[in-house]
Amino acid sequence: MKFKEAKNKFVQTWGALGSQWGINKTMAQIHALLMVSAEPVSMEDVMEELQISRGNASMNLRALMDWGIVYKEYKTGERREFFTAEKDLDELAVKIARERSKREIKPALKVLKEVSSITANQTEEEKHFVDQTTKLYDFVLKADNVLDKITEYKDNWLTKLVVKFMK
Amino acid sequence: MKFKEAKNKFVQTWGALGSQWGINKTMAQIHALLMVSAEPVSMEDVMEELQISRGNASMNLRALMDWGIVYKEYKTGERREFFTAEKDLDELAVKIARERSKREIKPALKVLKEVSSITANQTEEEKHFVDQTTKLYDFVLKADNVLDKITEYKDNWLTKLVVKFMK
DNA sequence: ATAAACTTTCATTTATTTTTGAAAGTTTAA
DNA sequence: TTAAACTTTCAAAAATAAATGAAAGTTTAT
Repeated sequence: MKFKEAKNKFVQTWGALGSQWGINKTMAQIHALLMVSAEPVSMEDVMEELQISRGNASMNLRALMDWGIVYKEYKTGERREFFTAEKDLDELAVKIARERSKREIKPALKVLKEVSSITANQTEEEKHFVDQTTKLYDFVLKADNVLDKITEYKDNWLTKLVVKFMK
Repeated sequence: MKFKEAKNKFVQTWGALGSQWGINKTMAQIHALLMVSAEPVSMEDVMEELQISRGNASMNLRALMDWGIVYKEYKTGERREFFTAEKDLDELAVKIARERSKREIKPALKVLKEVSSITANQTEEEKHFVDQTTKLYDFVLKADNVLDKITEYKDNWLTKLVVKFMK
């Protein structure tokens, strides 16, 4: 396989993966492109390589920066902006985990707490509802706490997890 | 909050969450509904409660069964089919993790292996590509293995993880 | 101040995903 | 068998999400 072909395949695959994870295809593709680029990339280059419009590039780069996994860079003497992706994978995973916890898990926990707190009257139906949502709340809370703890390690958290867990 | 309201809120929230995870809204809503139902639920009831068409209900129930997190049940003397969700949360999480590993991680690993195996010629660009995709392959492989190990525990894997990790 | 170089915004268009509903298929009982 | 009770399928319609591109906005150099 030639380099260009490999690069394209990687970008496409990463993009397809993104859309199964609630991230839009272009956003994931841009991220893939930046991750395998040795040098910072301009918006013009992103548009060119992925064949997308200026607006699309701009909006998705912004979204990636909001996630904290893509950075703007300025080159001295250059007017335009360049972009690089977080390339450290431990760091990348930690940022994604934290962001998703904040955006999705925390709000879900709030709702679970609310709905599991209704006073169940005598019906089996209501008792089961309260029981099940309470279990769900406990489970998700525990999982979120584990995630917190794991990501606190930052460097090499995955390796540390392997070591701890395989014992 | 009244029971009906709480139930509805739960179903809606779970549905919204689903769509951020690449699962369609209705599928997640059906799952939510079944999870908090004490008794097996007929397709008619699913249609009625979620206000969806017969075709939609049928297709999404099928998809949930393909994931192995919803089961068909037959009541003696009843012609129609009833459905229940996996209610054990450890088991549910394990099934989801395994299915996603199979559907998403494994194929991605295959591609990563492929693209990281090109012979990089002298350019910095190509060397960086091979280096980065190799790191990615190693990382994802390690993560997938940890997931495997964790889900082997099945019962109480989360609790066991907490215990192991907090030490 | 002015203009060139560049980025962002957002109404509109385009593409993708989901839903519908009626026809076809299946199972069971008589 | 036949027909009633139920489920599945799938082409078409509807809903949703993403992309475009031109105008508006911003920054920098002169």
